[in-house]
Amino acid sequence: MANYWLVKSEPGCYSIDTLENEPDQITSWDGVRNYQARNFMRDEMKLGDKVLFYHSVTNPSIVGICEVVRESYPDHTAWNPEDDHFDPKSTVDNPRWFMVDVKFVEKLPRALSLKELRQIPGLERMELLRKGSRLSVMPVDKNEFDIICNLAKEQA
DNA sequence: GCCAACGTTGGC
DNA sequence: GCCAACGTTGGC
Repeated sequence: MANYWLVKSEPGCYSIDTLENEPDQITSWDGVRNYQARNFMRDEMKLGDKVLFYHSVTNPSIVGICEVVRESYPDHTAWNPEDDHFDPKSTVDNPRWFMVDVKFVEKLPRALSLKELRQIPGLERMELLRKGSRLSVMPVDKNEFDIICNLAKEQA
């Protein structure tokens, strides 16, 4: 039974187009430095899980879908002093941060803005729409996922 | 650019 | 273990 997720990224940093244009359309979801988000990736994201791709900050909207193609493994960027997400407390023997690999599935027929999503019955309880929500990896209900996919097909 | 909300850090 | 200070996220 597949689970459903949502990941956030600032498009200026890494966008759905960046993912689509990767050589194999796969990327490691590295750089997450929040324990709750890490726990979802480390403990719960499974092969084949579907993931909504959300652009934050610039035109905040859900723009596409990807899927988990590799389950959690240590985020090696935490070990690299040159990396922006370097964390000296994470070691090879005792890694603190984890990531999964995701693969591009599709862009939605049209992007769904935050503003629009807030008005959709059935999405009221989405973590994404909670005031002050800052989680960058979060679970999504199957119902919510279906509503979003159907909505994107309407008025495409 | 502003600022509310949130997570983390560190003194005590 | 509490909590003030601080840094970051992210909508607007």
